[in-house]
Amino acid sequence: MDALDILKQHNIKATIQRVKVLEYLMNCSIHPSAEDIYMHLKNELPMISLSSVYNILIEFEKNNLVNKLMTDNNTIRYDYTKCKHYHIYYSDGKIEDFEDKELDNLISEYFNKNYPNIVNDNDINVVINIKNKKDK
Amino acid sequence: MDALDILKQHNIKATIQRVKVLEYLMNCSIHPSAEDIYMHLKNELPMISLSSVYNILIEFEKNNLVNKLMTDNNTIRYDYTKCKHYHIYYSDGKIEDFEDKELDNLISEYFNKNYPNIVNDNDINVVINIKNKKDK
DNA sequence: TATTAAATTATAATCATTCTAATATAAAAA
DNA sequence: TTTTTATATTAGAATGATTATAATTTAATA
Repeated sequence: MDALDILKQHNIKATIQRVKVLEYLMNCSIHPSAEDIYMHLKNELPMISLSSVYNILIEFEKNNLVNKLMTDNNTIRYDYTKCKHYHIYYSDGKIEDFEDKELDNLISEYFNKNYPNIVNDNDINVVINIKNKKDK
Repeated sequence: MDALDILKQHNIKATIQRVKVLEYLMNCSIHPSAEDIYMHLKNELPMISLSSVYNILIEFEKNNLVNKLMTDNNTIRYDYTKCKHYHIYYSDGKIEDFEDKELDNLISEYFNKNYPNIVNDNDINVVINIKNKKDK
């Protein structure tokens, strides 16, 4: 499904800015910051403003189209919400998707058995932090 | 071991500010922000400055005495590094420790089996997010 | 007690994010 | 198609957490 359809499906008014932001989020893999998105889109959409990018991301988050990823250096990164996945955070700032159905199941089963009714699957996240060689 | 000994053991000059910050981190369970720590200590240590709290926390982090916890509302919370544990983040801002040796082992074994030499145990974190009833 | 390197402090600066109010626009109505 | 209207975008100001600066103070050693 393309960006335009996704917006319609969520009853989000389809402005060119929103379509472009969503397309970028769907197609890039860098887990961009608001600034990253702004810089990338300025080429093809020179009128876009940083405020709009922020506004759009807030709207997308309300609709569960994106997930905020909090980072050590106080900038928020955005993750397009596709199927269940985790993240690897590298000390140099890179963020990678990490998908592992077997791990999902292992953890789901463990929590269902040991903490039933307290948490559900989507509440639980696995975060992997890796130090790049050069960083201390 | 008390705060003073811990500082000495890490070769960190034992100032009254550092001792008090460390004691508070060791004894409170709220996972305070820098501001929280500053507000709490002002009573018994009126001369302390917010800058010092920040400086001290940076120093503690370098020495692995504390862990930064990144939150949704862009404030950093601090966690005293005791034995391996995870965190439950509530939507109202509360952060709770979550300790479960069986879960540690389950995850360790899984990663050692499936991703040997790529990640080690301390790289892996489990994050639990829970929405309080009142929050949307 | 004197020395000195390091820590603390008040304040200024930074920077990501949010707010504001004016303008523009998508989508529904006429 | 044109008009209408609620909503979105925009530029710029404001906010707020954190970091940097430079002067002063202090812990620990000699």
